[in-house]
Amino acid sequence: MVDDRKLAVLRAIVEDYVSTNEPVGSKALVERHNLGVSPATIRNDMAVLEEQGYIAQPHTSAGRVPTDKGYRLFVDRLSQVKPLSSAERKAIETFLAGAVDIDDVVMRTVRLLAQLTRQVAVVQYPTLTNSTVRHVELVPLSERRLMFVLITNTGRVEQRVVELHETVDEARVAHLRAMLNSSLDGCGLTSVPDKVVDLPARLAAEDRPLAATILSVLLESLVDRHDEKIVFAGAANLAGADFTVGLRDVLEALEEQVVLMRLLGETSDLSALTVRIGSENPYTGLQGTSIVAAGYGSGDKQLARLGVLGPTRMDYPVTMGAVRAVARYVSQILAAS
Amino acid sequence: MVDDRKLAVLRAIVEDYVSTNEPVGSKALVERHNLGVSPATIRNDMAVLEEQGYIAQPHTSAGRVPTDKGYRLFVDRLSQVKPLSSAERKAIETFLAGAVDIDDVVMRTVRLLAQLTRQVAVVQYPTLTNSTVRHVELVPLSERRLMFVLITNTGRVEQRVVELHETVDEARVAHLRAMLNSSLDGCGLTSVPDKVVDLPARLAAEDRPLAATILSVLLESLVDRHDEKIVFAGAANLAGADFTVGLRDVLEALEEQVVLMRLLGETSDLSALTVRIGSENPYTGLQGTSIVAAGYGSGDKQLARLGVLGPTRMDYPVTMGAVRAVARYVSQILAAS
DNA sequence: GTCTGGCACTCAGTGTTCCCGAGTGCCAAG
DNA sequence: CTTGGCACTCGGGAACACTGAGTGCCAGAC
Repeated sequence: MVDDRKLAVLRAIVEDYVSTNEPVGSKALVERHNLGVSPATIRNDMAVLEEQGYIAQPHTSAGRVPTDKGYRLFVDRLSQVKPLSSAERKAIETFLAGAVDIDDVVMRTVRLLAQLTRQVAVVQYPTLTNSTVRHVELVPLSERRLMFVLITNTGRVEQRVVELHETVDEARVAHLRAMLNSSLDGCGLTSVPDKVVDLPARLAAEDRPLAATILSVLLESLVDRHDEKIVFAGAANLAGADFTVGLRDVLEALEEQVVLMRLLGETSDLSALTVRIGSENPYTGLQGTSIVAAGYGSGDKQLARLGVLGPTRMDYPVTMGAVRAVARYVSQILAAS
Repeated sequence: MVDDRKLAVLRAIVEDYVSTNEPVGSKALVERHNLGVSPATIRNDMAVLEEQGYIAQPHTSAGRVPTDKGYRLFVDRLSQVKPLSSAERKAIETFLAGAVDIDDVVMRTVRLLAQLTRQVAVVQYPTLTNSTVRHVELVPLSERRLMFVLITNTGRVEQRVVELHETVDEARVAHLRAMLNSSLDGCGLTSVPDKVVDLPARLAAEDRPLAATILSVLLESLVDRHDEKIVFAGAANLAGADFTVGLRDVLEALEEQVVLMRLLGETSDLSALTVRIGSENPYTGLQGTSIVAAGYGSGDKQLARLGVLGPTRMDYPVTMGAVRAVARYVSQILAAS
């Protein structure tokens, strides 16, 4: 039914279409790839492939174009992830190694990925969920205002200003700081609420309102940040590509954190590459675009995801190689810091 | 030479062209605005305006279009900044007031401005230059690694991981922290280098290498951040507008921090609106776009700038009104926090 | 049964021509 | 200085024909 040659034809169509951006006809196919058969034979194969929904023609008397289903088969069975050249690997490594803090890591990563793939790169900040508390700091700003800073083991810093209902002095702040740190140090962020719940009870009565105020801000900040931060770069790379769907929709989607979140999707397996092709992705308005994403993390825990977004007509092997490589290097960097 | 009617004609041309996006002819002008004269008279005026370089025709037998010089005259002498409606003001105020930290303020501001003007908004983070040190924190991460956190009075937090050549214990860190805070508290960031230069000398000999390492990172972080951070939003608004220059160039410029910096420009006067029209702006590749920018700051100090970027053919009075209003509200928010 | 060459057919894209109308510049009269 | 009249220009759309890449189908060869 779907014999080897037909698969070869599909592969050839995908490759040619990706590189030329024009519907590919039977004659051009036999010329560019040495398939050893005549155009007429190819035409028969194409007719079958079309009937099965792997390819389509924009109009009669035009060449064939892969459908989403065709790309899917290509990605799943006909292509191999293309590793980067050693020069590229080297470049990635040195570029990422220069990062000074977590913001810098994310910024560099997203730019790197955009440049490498010549597409739009999307990187999610390392989630707080799997992080642990490294340190809690309370800084008096004025008599009635404190800045509360939470530092995690992934190098992320959360800060909030706390408005107080009473005045505080340095001694009380120091006491509270010590209490907080001793109960929270090394504790996973998800278990922070449990840990602090009985904290006011362990304090002198006059300190309890103060502690309660601070804790409520602390808890609130943990909930707030559940909408993980996401950044993108390389929007300029969209300008060249012509989408079937409007460019505007794509740009709008990129500025919606929530949409980006869902696009990157989720996988339990850290090293797995997720590919969403055209209509497979959950967001209408992004038909005609594909997403290649991977998780990254330090050690065995997945911290977050990153990926690229581009036209369905993209070079999947190369893109997948780049995404996988960058994900790995970011994981390394984060594990080391 | 340039009498009142000619100016009225120029104003009418700008207004009509902005709203219709089509070259405006003499007949259409007298119909839409009641100028009290005939088309032929207008034609004469137009000929003069064209000769003086305020308007141009795309081709013979087409209507007139304002030139950059024409827009400039319009902005300088023919238009008044249009204040926002009170509903809009109210919306801005409540939206910005909900911000929880400095990142949030900037993020909300840029989105707000993009939505308000339906153009690309650009916001620079409050500069560190005019800030003062509120607190310095040293957090031991491991035996040989410290996290160094600098908190400014504008609510910004700089963080760096410091790799040490020796092991440290909490007591030494506490000592150093106290020293740093006592010498730097309240001190302007620009004068930090002067303040810390003699600090090692005031320490016990065995603490000097440690202090030197930390100080070098501190100083480095101050220099690094001289490239102020800039964010933008509303790129989707570019999709509709058709630029004379490629969309790609605009998007590329937006992703270049340095270019954005220069676009926002500088003014000593905090409340002044800067308008750069088309070819006036320093960056080739952004012909056909205009920038409306304003400074913002808390109190009398200018902290940074914000603005919008759009096609030269934009509604200047409205855009200027929105930029000015947002700048003022952000200033208020920052002054209060 | 599979492949191949041949052939008629389709149709997007391109180039040509033609025409229309908005808009202009100029001029002579008010 | 303003106005109506008039001839002129030229971009843009409609109509049209042509070309060529590509297809489907069929009969014959292997």
